[in-house]
Amino acid sequence: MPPAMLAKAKSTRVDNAYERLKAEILNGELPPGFQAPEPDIAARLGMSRTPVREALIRLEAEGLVDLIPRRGAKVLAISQKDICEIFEILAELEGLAVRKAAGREVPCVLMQELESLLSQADSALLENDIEHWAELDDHFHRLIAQTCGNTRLEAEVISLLNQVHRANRVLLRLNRAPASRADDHRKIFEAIRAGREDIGSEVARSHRLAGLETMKRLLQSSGLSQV
Amino acid sequence: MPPAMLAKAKSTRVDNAYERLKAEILNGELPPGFQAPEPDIAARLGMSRTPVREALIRLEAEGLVDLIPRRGAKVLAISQKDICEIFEILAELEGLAVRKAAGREVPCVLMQELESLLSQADSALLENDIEHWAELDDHFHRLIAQTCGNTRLEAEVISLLNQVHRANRVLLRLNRAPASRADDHRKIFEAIRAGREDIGSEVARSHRLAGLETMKRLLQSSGLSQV
DNA sequence: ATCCATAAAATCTTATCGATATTATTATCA
DNA sequence: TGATAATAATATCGATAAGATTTTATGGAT
Repeated sequence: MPPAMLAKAKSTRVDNAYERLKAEILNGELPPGFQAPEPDIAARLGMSRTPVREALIRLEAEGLVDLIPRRGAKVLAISQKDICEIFEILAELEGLAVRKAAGREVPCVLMQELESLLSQADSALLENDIEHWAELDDHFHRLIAQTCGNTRLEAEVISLLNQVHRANRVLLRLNRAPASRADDHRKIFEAIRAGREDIGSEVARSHRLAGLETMKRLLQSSGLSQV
Repeated sequence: MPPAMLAKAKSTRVDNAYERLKAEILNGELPPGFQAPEPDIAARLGMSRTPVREALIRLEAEGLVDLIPRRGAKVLAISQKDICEIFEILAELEGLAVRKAAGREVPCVLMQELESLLSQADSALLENDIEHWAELDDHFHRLIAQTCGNTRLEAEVISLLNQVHRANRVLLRLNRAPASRADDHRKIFEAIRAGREDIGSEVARSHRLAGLETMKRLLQSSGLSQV
C-alpha cells in the first residue's frame, strides 16, 4: 500500500467547479439574481458542460442556486420569508448543537479555537471593524456546529448558514453594527465548557431568534425586499 | 396562456430516474448495501448514463445513496449511530413543526386528512395489522411536516424521514408492535387544533425521542448492526 | 518443483467530451 | 391577433480518455 493514501483528494473537474462556484456565490462575486446559461459557465471555468451541470445540481440541492429548465442557472436571492424560515430552523438546530456539545467532551483544539475567536471578536469590536467582526461571528457559529459530534446536524447547520451568508453580510454592512449581543457567544462558550446543556441550548436558541428580529428590522428599514 | 399550466409536470428522464430509484430504495426493492455500476442502472431504466448519473447525485445529496468514485452507486445502510443522529434532529424539527402548525391556521383539508389517518390507525391497531399501522404512522409524520407552513422545515423533515424509512419498516416488522404510544399522535393533533404550541411541540419532541429508544432497543435485541 | 513478490497486461468503470434531438421562447408574418 | 418560423438552451446520447483494480506472467528463493 502506498505510504500516503489517507486523504483521497482526487480533485476532479466536478469538485473543482463545485468549490469554485460555491466560493464565488458565498463571497458575492456571483451575486443573488445572477443568471447564466450552462455553456457560459462552463466556458468560464474552462471545462465542458457535463461537470458544471453536476456541480450545479449539487449546489441546487444545497439551496444556493436554482436550475431553471430552459433559462440557465440562477444564484438564489434571499427574501424575508426565506430568512424567517431558515432562522427558525437554525434556532432549534443550533440549540441542539450546543446542547450536544455541552453534553460531551469537545476536542481541546476546538475549544481553544472558539476561545480565540471570542477574543478576536472583542478586539475587532473595539477597533470598530464591523466587517471583520461579522466574519468572526460567522466563523464562531460554524465552529459551534462542529463541536456537537452529530455529523448530520453539523452539515445541516452549515448548509443553512451558507444560505443566509450573503444576507448576513449585506445587512450587517448596511447596519454597521453587530447583529446582537456579542456577549451571547461567550455565554454559549462557557455553557459548553461547563457542561450546562440547558443554559447553552437556550442561549443559542434565543441568540438566533434575536438575530432574526434584527434582520427583519434591517430589511424593513433598508427597503430591500431581497438580498 | 394555455388553460392548464399550474403544474409543470414536465417529466424528464432525470426526474423519471430519480423518482423510480427513490421509490425502489424506500420500498426496499433496492436494499441497503445494494451496489451497481452506472451502466447497469441505466440499462435497467432504459436510458443513457447521463440522466441516471444526475438522478444519483440528487439522491446522494438526500442521503439515500453513496456514489463511490470508481465503484458505482451504493444504497446506504443505516447504522445505530445514524439513527441516533437523525432522530435527535427530527425531535427538534418535528417539535418546531408542530409548534408552527399550532400557531397558525392549518388548511382544513390537512386537518381532516390528519384526523382520518388517526382513526384509520386505530382500526389497523385493533385488527393487529402492524404493517398497515406503520404505514399510517409514517404518513402522519409526513403530513404533520406539511402543516407547519415552513417549506424548508417541511422538506428537511421529509428528507430525514426518508433516510430512516427502511430502518423503521424493518425494525417495526421485526417487533410486530407499534414503536410508541399511538396516543401521542392524537395529542399532537389536538394540540395543533387547539393552538397549544408548547404542549404540541413537547409531545412531538418526546414522541420522537421515545421512538429513538425503542429503535435502539430493537436494534440491540435483533443483533443487527445496520438496517 | 513450488511458492511468493513484483511487474506487466488486461479489464472494468467512471469522468468528461462533443454532438444531436427536443422543446420552450421569441420573432415574424399574414 | 393568431399561426408559423426561427432561435436558443437544455436534455440526452454515444464515444473516448483516464485511472484503478484485478489478473496474469515472470523471476528468484527455498
